[in-house]
Formats: sequence, C-alpha cells, structure tokens
Amino acid sequence: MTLSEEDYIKAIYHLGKGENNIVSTNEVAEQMKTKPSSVTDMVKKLSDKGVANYRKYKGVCLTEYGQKVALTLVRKHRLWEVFLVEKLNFAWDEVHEVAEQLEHIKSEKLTDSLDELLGFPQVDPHGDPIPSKNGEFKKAVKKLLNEVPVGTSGTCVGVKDSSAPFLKFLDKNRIALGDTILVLEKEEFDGSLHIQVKEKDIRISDQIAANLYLKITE
Amino acid sequence: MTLSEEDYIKAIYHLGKGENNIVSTNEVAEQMKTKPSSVTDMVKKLSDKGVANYRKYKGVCLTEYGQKVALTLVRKHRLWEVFLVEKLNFAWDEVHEVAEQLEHIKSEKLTDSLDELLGFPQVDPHGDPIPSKNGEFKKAVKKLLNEVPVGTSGTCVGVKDSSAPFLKFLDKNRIALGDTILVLEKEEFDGSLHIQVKEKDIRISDQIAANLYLKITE
DNA sequence: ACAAATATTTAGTTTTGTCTAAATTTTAAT
DNA sequence: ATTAAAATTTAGACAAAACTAAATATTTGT
Ligand SMILES: [Mn+2]
Ligand SMILES: [Mn+2]
Ligand SMILES: [Mn+2]
Ligand SMILES: [Mn+2]
Repeated sequence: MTLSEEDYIKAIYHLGKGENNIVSTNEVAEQMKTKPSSVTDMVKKLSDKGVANYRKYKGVCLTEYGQKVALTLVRKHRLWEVFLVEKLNFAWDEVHEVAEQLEHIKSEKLTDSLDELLGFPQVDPHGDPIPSKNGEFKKAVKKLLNEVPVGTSGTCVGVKDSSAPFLKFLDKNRIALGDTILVLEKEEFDGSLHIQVKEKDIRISDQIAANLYLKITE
Repeated sequence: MTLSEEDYIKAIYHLGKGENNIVSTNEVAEQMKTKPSSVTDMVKKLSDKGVANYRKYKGVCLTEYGQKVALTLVRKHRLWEVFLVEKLNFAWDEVHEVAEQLEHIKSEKLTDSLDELLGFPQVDPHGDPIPSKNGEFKKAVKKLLNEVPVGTSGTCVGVKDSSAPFLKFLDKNRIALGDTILVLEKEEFDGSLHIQVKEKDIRISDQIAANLYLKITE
C-alpha cells in the first residue's frame, strides 16, 4: 500500500465514522483536499486492490480487509501521538502533522515495540481510543458537552475537533482531558454554557461545547 | 526534498566518503539499485535545485548546501537507529531498513527531541558517528583490523559492513562494540587472523577483519 | 414530470521517478 | 593513433497521483 492509498483508506474510514458507511466522492475529496476526479481514480484503484467497494455514482466503502488496514493505520497514528507527547514532550496540538507521516512507516515490530514502550496506552492525547494489535477497541461512552442537560457532571475524556487552534484554546482556558466538568447553566439565546472546571467558573460558547466529550459520572 | 531525492543525496554523500569526492553515474546506480539512465535524470534535477554539481560524463558531487542536507539525513538515520536499539530493543542488524524510512520524517523538533531523549549519543549502534544539529562530527581515529600489525591491541569501535549477515556473524562469535581485541597472529597464506576477544582465542578470516574497526590503545 | 442545480465521471495533461534501447562519449588496448 | 570496450547520456515509454475542462448522471424544486 502506498502512502497516498493509505491516506485515502483512512479518510474513507473516518468519514464512515468507523462504521464503514458509504461515503461520497465529494466528501473524500474535501477531506483529502483533492479534486473529485482524483478521488474517482483512486477509489477505482482501491477497488481493484480489494480494499474498497466502489459503485459508480453510488459511493465507496471499505472491504473487510480495507477496514483491517484502516485500523492498523489508526493504531499507528495514535501510538505515535502518544509517543510524541509522553516521550518527546510535544504539546497535544503539535502531534498530528508528524503522526500523519509516522503512521506510514512499515514495520510491525516497530509498532508493537512502541506499544510496549508506551505501556499499551488505551487512548491517544486527544482521548481517541487506540485499536489493539488485532484491531479491537472499545468505543467509549461519551457525550458532547453541548448535548448534555444542565446539572450534569462528568470527566472530560476527549475532543471532537483536534485542530491546533481548538486545542490551544483549551490550554489557554485550563481545560484538559481528565478534568471534572459541571454544567451550571445554559444560555437560551446562543447556547453558550456556564461551567465549572477545577474550582473555576467559566463561560464557553456553544461551538466549544460541541467539540468536548464528557464521560458522565452522575 | 522528496524521499527519492533524499536517498540519492545520501548515496552521493556516502560514495564520496563524506569528503565530497566526485562520484560516477554507475556507482550511484549500483548503490541505489537503479539504472544509470535514472541516475542521469536525477542528478540533473539535483543540480538544478542547487544540491549537487553535475557535469556531463564527468560525475557528480554535492554542493555546500547538499552536504548540509546529507548530514541532516545521516543524523536522523543514526539517531533513529539508536532509538530502535536503546528504546525498542531492536538488534543492531534489524535497524537499518526501518531507519531508512524514518530518516525521511520531516520535523526538526522531532529530531532534536529524539536526540535529547537518547542523551545526545555520539555514535550509532554500528559505531558510526552522529552529526550534531549543526552538522559537525569528529571522525574517529580507527583502523581496520586487517591493516594492523600483530601484537596490536585496541577496542572494537565500529563495523565497515553493517549488513545483517555480518552483524549476525559477530553476534554468534561474541564480538561486540566495546570489546578489547588483541591480534595474536596473522596467517601469511590467506591473511586470516588469530585474535583474543574477551579471554577467548578465535580465528577470523581476512574478510571479517577487513570489516572491523579498532581504536588502538597501545 | 421536467428543468435546474449538484455530484460524479471521463478525457486529456502534467510531474515524478523509473525503465529499455539506441546513440554518444570516454577509456583502455593494441 | 585507431579500435574495441565500458560508461554515460538521450529518446521514448510507462505507472502513480494529481489537475482542468467537458460530459454525464443524479437529485431537487416546482
Ligand atoms: Mn498520513
Ligand atoms: Mn489524535
Ligand atoms: Mn531512506
Ligand atoms: Mn548505522
């Protein structure tokens, strides 16, 4: 599998939300920042290789094998992210680009040794689960902060958007994974929230809340 | 710089023995396992990019800038080799292939953090020196075991050939970097040596001796 | 049901890196 | 100094991955 093919496989996997839903040519094009015509060419090739099922005008999804490949890539990507944060002191908003390169390194021994070095982590720095060697992983029970009723309390376990600007915002506002968050009040007008995090009360917009995952504890 | 360009730059660097000697098209082709015609195309491109100086039929060498690039690649390659051996318990004959991939990862921060994590190592698992961030490195004073007079004693500090078969041979015969070696006798007929390593006397062929570096101590 | 809008594919190029076969230059041998 | 051998370059082709422009299919709004 070439680097480019691998990135397409990951894109199809993520757009299908890990459930292997059919995704459209345009969706893939947007995700990959290429043109739809390039996507058509590539999904044909992936189809020929037995990695994807593609039907003209209907969209594409991964085969059983394709999903296996996707999970291996996701595993590698997230393990490298953990490595960068835990061993090389990268900030959580700095790891994505580099992991995007490292995920393509071909060596099963490398991946497994890395896993061991890191102590078999279950989640990456953004709270996303890391598939095990045989492709299993439990999808956490978590809810977006903006979909939870006032009074709910829980632990912040992940981010939906893991772009640098959003992660930097969280750093600046002292919100980190593992923090306990209590929803104090929700503003009718704009959906903004008043929440309590680590003793402090802060206000966050609906947009922020829509990108923070909570594991509800009570 | 693309992955392929980088590998050519490294090849030219190594064939020039780090001294930036002119190397021939055929030498590069052999090293890169490509055809001479492919090399011609590539060195033209490297020349256009200001990385190499190429003169038709005369050969190619790196520019000042090209050497800088080569040293960065060598630095990354060797740091990754140390990482694989020290942190992930790879054997010294297993690291090359993977380092060949890892050396192309683009992130200065990654390289420097890795260097720090490893404690700023001076040599890689094969005894080859690791250039510092600004491209400096001391070339060790070392001699090939087959070029040294009988009676010489020294520390084994490196290997010339770092192919898996040779390294495995050394493992099997309990010869490792850091060992003290004493040359007891040299056979006129075939150049084979009788040496003492860690209390034990062994015989090695001229071919083996020609690939082991010694730092002479007396 | 039909036209307009949108999505997707096809056809034809481009760039990168490779190859083979043929032409040319350099080197080595007489 | 020629000629044969070896090294190198050129010409032409191909596969991968991208693009643009044009053609076609699907969806949507009335
Ligand atoms: Mn990637
Ligand atoms: Mn992540
Ligand atoms: Mn390489
Ligand atoms: Mn090495």
